[in-house]
Formats: sequence, structure tokens, C-alpha cells
Amino acid sequence: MGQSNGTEAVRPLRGEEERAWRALARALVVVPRVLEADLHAACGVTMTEYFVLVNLSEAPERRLRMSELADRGAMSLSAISRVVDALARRGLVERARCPSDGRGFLAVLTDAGLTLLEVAYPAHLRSVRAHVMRHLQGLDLEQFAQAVGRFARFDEDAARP
Amino acid sequence: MGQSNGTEAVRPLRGEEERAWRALARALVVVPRVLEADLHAACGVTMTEYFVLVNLSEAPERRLRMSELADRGAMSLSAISRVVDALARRGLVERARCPSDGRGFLAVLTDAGLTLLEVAYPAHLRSVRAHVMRHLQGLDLEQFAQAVGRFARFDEDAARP
DNA sequence: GGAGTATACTTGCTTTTGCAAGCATCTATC
DNA sequence: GATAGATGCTTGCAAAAGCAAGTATACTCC
Repeated sequence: MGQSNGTEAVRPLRGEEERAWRALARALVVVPRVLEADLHAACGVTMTEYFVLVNLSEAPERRLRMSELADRGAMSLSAISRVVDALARRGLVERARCPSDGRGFLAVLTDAGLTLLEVAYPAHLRSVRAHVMRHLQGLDLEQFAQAVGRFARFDEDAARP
Repeated sequence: MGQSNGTEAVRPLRGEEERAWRALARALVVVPRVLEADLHAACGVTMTEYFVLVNLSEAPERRLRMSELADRGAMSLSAISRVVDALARRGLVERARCPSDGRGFLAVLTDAGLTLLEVAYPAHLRSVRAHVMRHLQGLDLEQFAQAVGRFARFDEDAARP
């Protein structure tokens, strides 16, 4: 965005910074792919579909607005709209008009959707443990969570390093 | 893959594990998007195009086989093939037949490609520092790199947690 | 209470990418 | 040295997702 002009010198990464960044860059590509593959193998849903189902299952009355789903997942509304469509065609969710706002729509988790989650949730959890959490043993998880949680935050990272 | 059947009980994540995973899951979605946006704003190339250009610039004679590029980037050969096509259309790389193997093709970085990198590299570096590395201050970077570097490795993570 | 604007969602279009099939070339075996 | 299979790359096709334009409903100010 409004950073400086892009050609001035920037200190390159030091050795240990370089290694940390390379490891992370690789993880950014590989982890989503592996989790997606595991989930697909276990129950035939994509990560975004799973995300919608889980969020609905945790919501009061198992229902949420489209925009709420989009916000939580950092996905566009159009993506959510299509994912909910796809889930509705398979009977895993139903669409309903929002009673308090006629412009709004709700996605409602069906019993079939909940049943599918009973397979998908443990499968995904096992996958996350095996591919990710397992490797964090010995680290200070609170410190890790705080650091990673600050990545790409609008407020914090505009300032100079 | 060949894991157990997916319905057996799995211990849910503990509080600090949960927070670490949520932070990471968000980063997995948001970081690539932000870096991509910065890079595009700075010089109009995508991350995968940038990745190809950087790897070529570091290679002997500024040239690499398609398959070598694909391996390094954990991308499919078809994706690389198209990206190199796109770069070639813009004059940033050239294609050449591999002299030692008539089946193979090389992507060769042009002077124009190198010039573009002189803008793209510092822009990307600044972006990585601002959005990611900046937030790792205070952590043991070697330990972080080793842990993250083990994520989604085929060998390690088949075993039980 | 009506006109104009804002909001919620949907849909058409485009881009990116993986998979699978196809083609060219190389290698091994006879 | 000819034939069979393996390998390297390209290309057709389909899925996923963002942007922008369209539609329907709500809100605001007169």
C-alpha cells in the first residue's frame, strides 16, 4: 500500500531469519494442501466447506448470516455464497431468509450436516495434530500464538521494522 | 492417507494449542494474500512469477529446467509451464531447449527480468519484514524454523502424536 | 410516505491451478 | 539398431475464488 517507493536498500534477512522465513514460506504452501487432501479423503469436503460446517455447528441454533461466515473466514461473500449453495445441494445445510432483515440469508446446518461433521471433525483434528501441532512440541505455545497472530495485521505492521 | 478410520475419539486441542492453531490457520490464509497484494502493487507480478524470477536469478547462467522450478516451488509442472509462458510473453524470461536432454526446456532470465527483480526484491523483502519477521522478535528463530520446517513432512508426521 | 442512498447477497466473468491425456524424446533390452 | 517403456513438458478441462455489476431490501431525510 502506501509504503516507500520500493527501490531503496533494505537489509537482507540474516541467516537465522532467512531459515525461519524459508520454513514458513514452504509451510504456507504445503500445509493447506495436505490438510485439504486429508479432509477430502476422510469425508469428501473441501476446507472451506468444512469451515462453514464447523462454524454453523458452533453457532446458536446452528445458523449464521452469510456475511458473518465471510467475516470469520476471511473469504469473500461471493465465495461463501457458492459454498453454501454447494452444501445445500448436498443437503448438508439449508438456506433461510433472515427474519430480522429481508436482505439477509441464513445458512442452517442440517442433521445430515451434523452427522458428516462427526466424521470430519476428528479426521481434521488428527490431521492437524499429525502435520502441525506435533511439531510444535517444546515451543512456548503462547508466545508462538501471539507472534503468529500478529502476522499481517493492518494496524501493527505498517510501521518500520 | 492410510490413517485409521476417522471416527475414533481424538483428544481435542488444549487451550494453548487451540490458540496456536487458530493463529496459524489465520496466517495461512492471510499472509499469502497480503504478500501477493504488496508485490503486485510494487511491480505487477504474482508470487509464483516472482518465485520463478528469483530462482532463475540465483541459478548458474540464470537458467533452470522446468522440472527443477516445479520441485523447488512445490508447484505442478503445468503451473510452471504456464507461468513461464506468461513471463516469456512479457520478455522477462526466454525459453530454450535443454542441450543435454531434448525433452527438457530451460527458462532463462533476461536482462529485463533482472531489472524487474531489482524493484521486486526489495519490495518483497520489506513486505516480508513488515508483515512477518517483525513479529517474530523475541522468539528463538532457529527453534521456530526447525519446528515449522517439519510441518507436513511425509516422513515425520505419519506417526502418532 | 417517497426519493435517494446504503447494505446483503447473487451471478457473470476472469484468473489460477491441478489432474489427466497427449506428444516428443530418451533409455534399456533384446 | 529396433522396439517398449519411462520421462519431460504441454495442453484441455474442470474447480475454486475474487472482482464488479446486478437485484432486492432496508434505512434516512425531507
